[in-house]
Amino acid sequence: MVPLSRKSPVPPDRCNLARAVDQIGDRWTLLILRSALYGVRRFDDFQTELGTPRTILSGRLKSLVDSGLLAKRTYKVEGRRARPEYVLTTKGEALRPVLIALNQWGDQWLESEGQPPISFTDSQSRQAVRIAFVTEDGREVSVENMRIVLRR
Amino acid sequence: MVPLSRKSPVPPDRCNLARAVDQIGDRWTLLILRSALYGVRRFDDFQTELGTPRTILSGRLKSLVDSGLLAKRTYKVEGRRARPEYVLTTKGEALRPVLIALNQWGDQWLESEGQPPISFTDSQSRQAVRIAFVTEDGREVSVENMRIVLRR
DNA sequence: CAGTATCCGGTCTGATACTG
DNA sequence: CAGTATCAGACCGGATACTG
Repeated sequence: MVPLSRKSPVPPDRCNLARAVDQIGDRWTLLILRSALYGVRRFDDFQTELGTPRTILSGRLKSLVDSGLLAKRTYKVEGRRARPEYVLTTKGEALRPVLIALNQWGDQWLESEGQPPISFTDSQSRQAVRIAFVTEDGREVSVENMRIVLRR
Repeated sequence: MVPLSRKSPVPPDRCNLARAVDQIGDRWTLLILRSALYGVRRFDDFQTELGTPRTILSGRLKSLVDSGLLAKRTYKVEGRRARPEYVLTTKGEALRPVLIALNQWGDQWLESEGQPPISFTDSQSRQAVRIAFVTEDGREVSVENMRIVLRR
């Protein structure tokens, strides 16, 4: 357990965690990203699946495009009318490990009946996959062995 | 890239990621958890550091206690008046990897001047630590090699 | 310190409807 | 489909103040 402290080692206004929270730490934003990571791309698909009020969804999608997490593109299938779609950028795709980690936390700590409905495996070994911290050369590090390094 | 799909493979109401978002996917809640993971425990310390309106902070702390992420305890130092404090439970502590992962995402994707103010290393090898997916026996799996497994 | 009370203006939620 | 418009009620954010 971290000892009691009066203040965090990094003040929120210079903390990239706090800044990340400012950018995506919002219920609808996170749910939209969840759907996007599962391949949902269109306005009405987000709306139907999440039940987001259309006004709010419109605003959130704009913010996500502004902050570079989604790209708004036009999707054209021959013989059909062009449609807008919202696709994850590299920056948005980079959140996948974060959301998978949160999913695993939910699997473990939110009581639910039966097995979790979804899990991840290695396509080669077919073993279950979990999130972990590793050194540069790929050795696993337990949370207890992690040290905070402050720059200043 | 995940292919276009009309719907997520798991509907939000049965998805542990969506349920986790319902529980902690809120700006203040996430910021409070950030501070808590850094050892902050007292009402006014949260309030000063985050600038949360006192009314809101009060409510959020109650929710966090209700959902089992924080425990409200009484902290007694001899010769001083007893004080309430909010300490992370095991369930709350289990969110540490999630928030570290989000911190690392912020380090990489939120432009900021200079080096990130904080980073993590292995206390043994002193190497930098990053988040990764591993199999049960600790071998790293790339995101491209991960397969979704649906139960039902 | 650790809250609760109150007030105000703004945003969100939810519902419904309209348009290209 | 993909939005925008509108409206009512709830909750939030920010400020200030009061209490044990």
